[in-house]
Amino acid sequence: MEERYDHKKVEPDWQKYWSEKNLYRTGSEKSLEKFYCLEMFPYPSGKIHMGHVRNYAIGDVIARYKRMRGYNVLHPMGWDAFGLPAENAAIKHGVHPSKWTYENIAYMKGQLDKLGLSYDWDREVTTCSPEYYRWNQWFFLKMLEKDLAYRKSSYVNWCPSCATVLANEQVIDTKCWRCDSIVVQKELDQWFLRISHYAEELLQACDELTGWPEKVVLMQKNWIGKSYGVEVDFRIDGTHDSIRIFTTRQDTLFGATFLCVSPNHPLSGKLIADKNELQKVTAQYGKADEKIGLFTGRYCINPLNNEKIPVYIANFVLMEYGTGAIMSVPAHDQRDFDFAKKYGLPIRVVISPPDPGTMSAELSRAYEDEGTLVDSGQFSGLASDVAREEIARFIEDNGMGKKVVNYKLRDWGISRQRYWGTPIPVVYCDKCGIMPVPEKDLPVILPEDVKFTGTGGSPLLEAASFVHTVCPSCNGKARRETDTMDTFVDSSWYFIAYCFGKGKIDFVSALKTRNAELDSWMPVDQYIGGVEHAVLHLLYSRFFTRVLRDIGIINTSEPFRNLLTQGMVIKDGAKMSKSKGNVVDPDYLIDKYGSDTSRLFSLFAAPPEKDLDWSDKGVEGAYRFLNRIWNLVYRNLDRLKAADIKSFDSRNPGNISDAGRNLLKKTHQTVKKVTNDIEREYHFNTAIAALMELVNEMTGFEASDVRDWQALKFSVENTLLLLSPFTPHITEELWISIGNESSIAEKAWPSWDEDMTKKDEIELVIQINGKLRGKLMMPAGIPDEKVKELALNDIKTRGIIGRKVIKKIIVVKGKLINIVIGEHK
RNA sequence: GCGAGAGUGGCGGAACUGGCAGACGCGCUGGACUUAGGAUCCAGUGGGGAAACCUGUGGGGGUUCAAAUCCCCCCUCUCGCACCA
Repeated sequence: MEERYDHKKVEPDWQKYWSEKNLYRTGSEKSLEKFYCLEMFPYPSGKIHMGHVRNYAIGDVIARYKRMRGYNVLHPMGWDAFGLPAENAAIKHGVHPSKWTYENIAYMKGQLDKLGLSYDWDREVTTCSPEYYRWNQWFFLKMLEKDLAYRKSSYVNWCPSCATVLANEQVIDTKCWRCDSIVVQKELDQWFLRISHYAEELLQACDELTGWPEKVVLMQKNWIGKSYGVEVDFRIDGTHDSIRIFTTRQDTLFGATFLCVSPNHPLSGKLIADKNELQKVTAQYGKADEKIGLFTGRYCINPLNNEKIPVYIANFVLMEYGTGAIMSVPAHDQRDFDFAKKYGLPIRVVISPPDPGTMSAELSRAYEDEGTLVDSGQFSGLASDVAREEIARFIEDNGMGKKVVNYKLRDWGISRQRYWGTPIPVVYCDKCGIMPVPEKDLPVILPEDVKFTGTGGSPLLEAASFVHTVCPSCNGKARRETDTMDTFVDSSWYFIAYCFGKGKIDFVSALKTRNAELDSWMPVDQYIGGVEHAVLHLLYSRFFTRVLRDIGIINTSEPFRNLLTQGMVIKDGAKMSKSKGNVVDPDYLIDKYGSDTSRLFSLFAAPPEKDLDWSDKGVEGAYRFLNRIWNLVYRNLDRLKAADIKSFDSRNPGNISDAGRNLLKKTHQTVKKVTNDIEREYHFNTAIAALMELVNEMTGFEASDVRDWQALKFSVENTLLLLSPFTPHITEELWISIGNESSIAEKAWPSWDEDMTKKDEIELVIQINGKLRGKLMMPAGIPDEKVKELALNDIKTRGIIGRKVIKKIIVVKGKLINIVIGEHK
């Protein structure tokens, strides 16, 4: 009799149907408002994990919802296909990175299709294909032209035993991942992108990222790390040289009792004669655990008070930030305080706290807050913030230094001494020097025929036909750059690549004649991905978008209008991971319960931005729910099919049973709630809960006449429509089962009637002195006076009030009445 | 250390601008149907109490007719940054 819900039958059929009909191909209707929905593309590691399922389920609901709301939706997917694991696989298992990557892509694409995700595969990008990475190279050339790419010396992780450079993730506990040798730092010439050029703009624009989580915006701001201060020259006593320091606390200048210089500072070699001693400090450079200093025997003159203070070389002073030298004010900086204690240096208080009682004669720690200046010459008595201004001006006026703004943001080093990445399009000519590869010679193809040994550096170094080339300028012998680009370059513009029509990424012509597609699709309206990309990927993408804007390709500055950072998938109290052994395999889940159930559970168990606690029992609950709907429809299939609601007006159903009318109202209420929950922060969990309530209501509903059956059909249809973005397969199936035409994905999102969402009768809460004392049913919209009368006449209320005096009565419309009573009369 | 966020039943989580705490789901208890049930359906389910009622949103104080929600203090956990001068 009844047909049972069999996801294995339903899901593949509909996936085939969607694919054959090309249902999710991006439309070209210019009249519709656009919506660009994007999930962070995956690295093709082999198989998708539950984090992917969650991420893509969220994105798919949004994309499907927006389509039903009448938007022209762009919902693409691709592969972040360059990267280290492919190379590691080559070293360990002898499989070529290309083969490994493309096989993984094929498998994972199959998995995504099995999830029923509504992607426009026509626009798929794969970053390891020459058609894609040629644009990395092209952008690089453009940035060279604009002086946004440059070369400088920098340090890399080096394994002396394998004689190769290691990525940070290949350094395990300061040791090489392959041979356990201690990793050392080695200096190499590398390519950098000048993201610092955009530091100020990237910071300012943070305030416009209103559709981003505040947390992420804050992380970006902190990463850029702007600070205002001054640079001041301290003359080295007995010489004409001076050391320039940077400080943000010029109000404490009179409290400086020594000066610290970075071991990497150009002057440090001059300041200290003993190279061995200097080497000791240099070896500890940047080590957070221990602060060590070395007295140089030299003194500097504080220009503000002409005081002689000792100069130290200190391992904690970073050469990369500020000027590589600092003044030390132990009384007002904890780190300087600790250093002074360690080396027996004087501590001089120059800032007095607002409440001086908090400051004892013998300082136990530095006072770092604001206060009033003391012992600071003509500036004594000023508040710190005022003094900062005054002293900065004094320094500038007297040629002692200048006001400066500093950023923590460093330029982006993109050189990687690896094979599986985009070749950097540069050649080195003995005669002409560094020569960019001419645009017409792009792409510089990554050679396939190379050997992977894991030792002796990048395989590209051994690829003779790749390395040996001719200089584009003098035609003489030249050597190719063998470094490849950081894979973050690939992902910094892929969202723009999707905007080109099918298979036609072409920035050259987009530069010649503005490509309307790009400008019409950008920015991404909704971006969804893990919070682990809160800084790097998102910042690089913001940077690239601006570079492309300035080159003249797009008119967008901010790539992502709204950002949703979904939480992790947790099981047994920890993030799912192979090493913890707590992973749930999506293949298994889809096989056992189907993709609808998998999607439904991951959307129901927690709001998207929170961590999701995995529960096998919870999955079964989701599965049960789908079965309940299925059974509800099939149990009543003939009557539902027979019910004709073409001309049925749910707002005015005519002569209908109370139960039928209530079901219609509940349906309207649910349409409203689900719509609002999706619109408001994508709270899918409560939206699904509302649908469960409606299904429970329908299950308990007993239709007794034609109108009731119409009401039930109306309710079922709306449930299916509302549920279709979450569980697209089962809703398609049931939609046609009750006599409709496919596809439900192409139907309009239902609307509600406000009057139908209002209750006829309300349950009024009676509080006495703020405590719940009873409830009364009364018609909605009843006047306050009448509410008071009914409440006061309520037998129970009267009993409680008794002979006590009524002090006050508060009525909250449609909700409650609070009667405040006092003592006996 | 700095910055951000969160503490609600046995569990995941609800509660829009202060207005019935615990929606929905899981689990649990009882029942029905069954040869059987780990299927399905029905009922119950914060704690205490036979009940009236009392009590309850990390702890303590406050504002208010009314507080999970607002204010102050404290505790715990999670996540980011971590020598940035």
